[in-house]
Amino acid sequence: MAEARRRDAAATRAAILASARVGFARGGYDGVGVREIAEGAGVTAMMVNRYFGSKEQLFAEVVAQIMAEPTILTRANIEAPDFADRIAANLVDITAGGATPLDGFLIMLRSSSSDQAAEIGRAQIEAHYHRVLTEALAGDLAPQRAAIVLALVSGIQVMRQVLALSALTDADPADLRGLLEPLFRQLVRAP
Amino acid sequence: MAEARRRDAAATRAAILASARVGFARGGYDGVGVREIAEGAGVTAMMVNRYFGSKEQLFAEVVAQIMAEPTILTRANIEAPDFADRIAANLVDITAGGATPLDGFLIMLRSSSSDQAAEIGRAQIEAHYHRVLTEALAGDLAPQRAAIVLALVSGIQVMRQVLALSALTDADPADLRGLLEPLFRQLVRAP
DNA sequence: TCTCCTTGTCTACGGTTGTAGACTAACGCG
DNA sequence: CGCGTTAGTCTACAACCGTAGACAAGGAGA
Repeated sequence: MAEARRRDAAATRAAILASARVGFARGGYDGVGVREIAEGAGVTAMMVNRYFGSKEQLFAEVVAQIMAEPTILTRANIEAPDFADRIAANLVDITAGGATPLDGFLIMLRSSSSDQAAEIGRAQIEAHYHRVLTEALAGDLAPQRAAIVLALVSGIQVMRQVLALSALTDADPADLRGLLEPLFRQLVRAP
Repeated sequence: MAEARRRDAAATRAAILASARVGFARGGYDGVGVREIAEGAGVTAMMVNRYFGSKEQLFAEVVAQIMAEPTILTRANIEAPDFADRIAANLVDITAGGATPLDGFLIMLRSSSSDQAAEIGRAQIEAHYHRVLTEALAGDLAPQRAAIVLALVSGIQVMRQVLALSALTDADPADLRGLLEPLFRQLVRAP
């Protein structure tokens, strides 16, 4: 951040968006102020409102951007025969699979305390994550199985990144994959 | 709240604690102010600091109180042969099992945005939930299996109570138990 | 070179936050 | 009955929040 950029609207807008994403991911909607976001982008707080109207609209744009990024929960991935392996690997090594991890979850969890922010992402999670997963899983109780898959994914992420449980952060990735794969395999298969 | 109570230190303290618990559970550490907490207890904001020193110490006390309550994660429950059934039932019907649900999780997740609050509950979760579960599970990779159990439990709770995923809130409890039980059974059994 | 639109900053506002000190009123005890 | 301790309130402060308007400076076209 804070490069020597002057009078470049597109770059400034992008810088604000990037700084906001970092800030919201760390502290949620209420955990970061517009002044801090602006400082991270090398501009003044007023620029945030100039470019995005308000903090709330900026948050909505950040969430929409994150949700639109490719995740492990794509149709092709889900329907692949080794989906359980892939998602387990992605959880253990969040950079695996060439997909952004489900950052949307963390931001939403951390922002769920503010009513304005909660509803913004709730619909997005349901639309982008749960719906596509439900359709791909098919079979009996597909919505419920999809929800449990999401619960497991978000739960692991929370334990690793929010609570930093050493049992997960310091464990042998192969061991973790060995524990997670059977769980996902069971959920992918219709009962 | 707001009963006709006057000059009763113990009752006032308890009322503040109860109001704080409700507030923190709904909005997390930053989601509720001391004035709002005090109003819920029928007193002035200053009483919070008088009785608890600061908002942060009040939060610590609330978290400690919640963590000390009996949950489904007791040694007796975990070592019972039907632990998987019990925890699945407890997740589906959070009043089942005569145990307070893991409210501590929700409060911590919603409060994880504030640094001060995060560390307070992190240690408590590790001590009260993860440690006892690890000891009871025994066998290979017990800490990892315990962490995944916690991840699943917290994930389900998040999906139900924070994101209010209709697939979980409106589903037939028997169906959910049928999906969850095999997962927990697999985790309880040492690999 | 002059001009005008865009990009950015500065100052400031009303509101809310957690906290502090001074003050009032009720209760128990002699 | 009087008095000291204690539960409680009131006012206020300093800091921060999101937002607004006025103003300065850069850059491109005439």
